[in-house]
Amino acid sequence: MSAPASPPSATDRLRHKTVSAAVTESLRQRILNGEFAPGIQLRQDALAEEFGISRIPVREALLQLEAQGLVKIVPHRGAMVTGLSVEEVEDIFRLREQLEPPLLALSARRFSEADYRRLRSLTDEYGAALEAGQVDRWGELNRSFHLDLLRYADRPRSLSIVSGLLQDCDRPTRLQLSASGDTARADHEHTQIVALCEAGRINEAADLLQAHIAHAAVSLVAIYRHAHAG
Amino acid sequence: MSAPASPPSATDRLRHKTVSAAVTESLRQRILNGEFAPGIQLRQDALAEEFGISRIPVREALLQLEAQGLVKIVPHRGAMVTGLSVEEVEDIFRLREQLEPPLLALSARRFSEADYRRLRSLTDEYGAALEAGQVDRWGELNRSFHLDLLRYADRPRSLSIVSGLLQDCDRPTRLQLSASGDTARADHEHTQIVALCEAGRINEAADLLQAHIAHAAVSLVAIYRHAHAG
DNA sequence: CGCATCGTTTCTGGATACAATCTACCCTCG
DNA sequence: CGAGGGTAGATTGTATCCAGAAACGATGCG
Repeated sequence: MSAPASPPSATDRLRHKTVSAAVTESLRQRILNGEFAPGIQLRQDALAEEFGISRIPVREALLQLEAQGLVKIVPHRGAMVTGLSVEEVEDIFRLREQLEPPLLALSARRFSEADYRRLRSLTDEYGAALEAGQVDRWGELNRSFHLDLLRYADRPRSLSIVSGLLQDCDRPTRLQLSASGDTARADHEHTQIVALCEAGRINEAADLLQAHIAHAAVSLVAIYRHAHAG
Repeated sequence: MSAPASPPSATDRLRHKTVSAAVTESLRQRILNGEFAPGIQLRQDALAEEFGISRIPVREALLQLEAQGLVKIVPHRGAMVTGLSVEEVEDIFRLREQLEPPLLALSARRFSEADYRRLRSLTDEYGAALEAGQVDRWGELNRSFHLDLLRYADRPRSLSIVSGLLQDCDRPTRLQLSASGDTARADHEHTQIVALCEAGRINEAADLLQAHIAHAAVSLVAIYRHAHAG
């Protein structure tokens, strides 16, 4: 009866049937892209007019974004785009380090050949997006890759949490991608992780995944701290 | 029609800041209390009429509840109260076992005397609520206790996640409380954890916390599985 | 007798209109 | 000249109304 909690992006794409969902997705992208910077106030009327719709779907979209932690709504005062403090970013990466490797160990042994094909195709796209400088594609691809790695762990709640963590990594990481060139390593590590799984060296793959997240963390926190200092 | 006239807590709590928030809270309580069982459909019109308000605040409340995982909204079909599968419950408790003890280790050394007083008062209330059979008070108290234990861990995202896990434990655990008598142990363990922290034996406290969660898990999963079989 | 199709009904999604609340500016008073 | 209060404008919250999708039932056809 109760379906395993699938990551929000999966279900959202299927139901672009309502205006609400479409607005939610659009606003989400624009916040992640940095078009709406943290601290900015989102006014319902302006957004409604821009989309050519009424305020009702806008309000519902803002509510969903608040649930995802992207905006903060205070009654009678409107919605403000939230930002992540350095402490929150560090916490998010620590959680990923703690949660993802054990889940990979559970999931890896159940990969089929088709799964490996998909993972390799994701790393390929990933590399291509990097070269092309498509920063917005990157977040989506990285999230898909990591979630696909954990797909068969059979821990619905854990996956839902990791999915949320990955989404929140997206914004700060795009900052990193624009500023730093430390992304070739990430791409290489992704490829290596898949290879280790396919070779049956699952523990090594899990260890590398942890190191991979740790690498991203130190590199990103440094840049993030720098950006927040200025 | 099928709506049993008016439960006492229907319209009386409507003097929050916004009607939306009041309805959200009211519905949340009624779902956690089991008044709205998993699987049943919540119709906007009926709820709006029962509260004596329009459908708009009801819709927004349902959206927030969906974000909290308490209902599932399918476009053009309405909102259904969700239930937790046995797998999800097991996953939730495993996550708590994994997350809470390290956070306690971080938090415990920063407890002040006032914090210990508050924790002891919570365990006292906890025991009193158990004796009085106040199943609904229990969830709130248990959640407060566990979150207070972790309060100074300085991991904002981790705490937010644990808070969500504790809320989702609430419903299944109320089931356990009604069925089982294995709650005196929980109360004793709470007291012990506080005592160990106060004695500076923080690692032991963290270990006991993990065991405490594990105990609750096995006891609850057994009952939950039994209930779902019938 | 079974099945497909069409109409009716019911419910949700969205638009428009109105009320309540907050913010900012200005005026008055000390 | 500064502080406090009040009013006007802007913005959000809620109600009412309309449109469109899904569920149900009836009816006609194979």
